[in-house]
Amino acid sequence: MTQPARKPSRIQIENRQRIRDAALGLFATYGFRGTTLDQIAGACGMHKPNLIYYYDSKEAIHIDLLNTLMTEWLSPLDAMDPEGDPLEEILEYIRKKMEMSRLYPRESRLFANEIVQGAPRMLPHLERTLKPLFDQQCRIIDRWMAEGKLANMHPAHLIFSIWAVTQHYADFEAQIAVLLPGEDRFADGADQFVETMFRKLLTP
Amino acid sequence: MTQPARKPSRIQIENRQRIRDAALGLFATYGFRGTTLDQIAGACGMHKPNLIYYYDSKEAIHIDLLNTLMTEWLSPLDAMDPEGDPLEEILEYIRKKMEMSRLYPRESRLFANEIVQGAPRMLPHLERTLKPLFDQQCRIIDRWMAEGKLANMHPAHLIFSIWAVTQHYADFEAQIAVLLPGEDRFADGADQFVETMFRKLLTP
DNA sequence: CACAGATTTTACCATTTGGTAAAGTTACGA
DNA sequence: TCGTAACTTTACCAAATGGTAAAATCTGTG
Repeated sequence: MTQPARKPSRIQIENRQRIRDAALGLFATYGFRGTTLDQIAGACGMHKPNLIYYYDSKEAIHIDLLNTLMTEWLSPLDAMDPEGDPLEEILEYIRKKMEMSRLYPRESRLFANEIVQGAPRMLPHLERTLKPLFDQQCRIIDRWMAEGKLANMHPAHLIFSIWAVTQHYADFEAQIAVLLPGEDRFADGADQFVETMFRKLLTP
Repeated sequence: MTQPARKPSRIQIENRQRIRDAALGLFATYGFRGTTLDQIAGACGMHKPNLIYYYDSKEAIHIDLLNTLMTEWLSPLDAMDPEGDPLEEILEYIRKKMEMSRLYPRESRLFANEIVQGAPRMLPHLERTLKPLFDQQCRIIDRWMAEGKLANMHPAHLIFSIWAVTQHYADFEAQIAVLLPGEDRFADGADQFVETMFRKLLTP
């Protein structure tokens, strides 16, 4: 796809990483069309043609970021253990999602941008990778509910609500900063609120 | 700001509306920078200079949309009655928010785009208009909780969770369409799930 | 060290884009 | 119905943008 395709050199590995890091923040904030190659180049201290040396095009950078994101983003969902304690498994998943919003808000916003815009580059990925995993987790949750270990509800909407609430802290950070000024949005009350909320919801 | 400033003619009112309607869908999907004047012109069957005849610039269209949005968006929050039944007041607010996600997904995504990108054009608006209203509603909810009429929790995070869950159905529609294909996301289970969720959460 | 390949820089280029100038057309009140 | 102001269209333009060509420089290995 990009360049020689042989074993990447040390410099290649470093510079591709620098490019991705700079592009992540910019794409997350300004979107794909709203970000220019010059901006990315400036943010990582390179010249524009140098970016094209490492990535065939602006779109190639974006796609690389989305691909990386997709696997990282899904891993906590994958980690839910059907044999574990239902309530704890789901709460642990929620904690991981909150941690991701805290540690990786750029990734969250990159994803949000892509989905809000109709997922033009990610739809196939969502269908091939996310959908099967999602269905599988829904079945697990359904079984837990049938066994009376969780309150009864539509598992898909439960997952949506978890995503919505946890990602909101990263995606709408600008709004939250205005409404809860000064406070640390996470250390303060968010984690505790979210945990309490879903514990109460899920307890039969 | 824009044009003669006298009483707008019939044609002005109609054409400005056509422009706003076209621009709303495009800005919501592609973001401000990702939308071109030619696209807007094409979408409303006008020529590019004609847009500039009605709006001084692309940014003026965007700002007009955000201003309109801001007041419409906040009105349901404003409608919460301190003297009403607490649980019913909040649930009614949630129902209105769900209805807005169903009827006005473009507006929801326009707002989401703006906030995800750090609210560059809306920050003052958020501080002057949203913040006071938000604080006021938080105090009302706080009082309800102190009176034992609602379960105790952080009112700000409660409101965030309401926004997150309800707007998610509009903002992440592309993802939901993949995960719940065929079904009508709203008529089906969403409204009922959300209502049940918050009823359980809020009941003392 | 030498040198071949990898990397970086400078100078460009074609297209797109927001916006303007000005001529042409239409609507509407006197 | 006539004239003027409102509106629309055509032809442009300068800047920004994604990307290329090729010269210059650096790096690692024999």
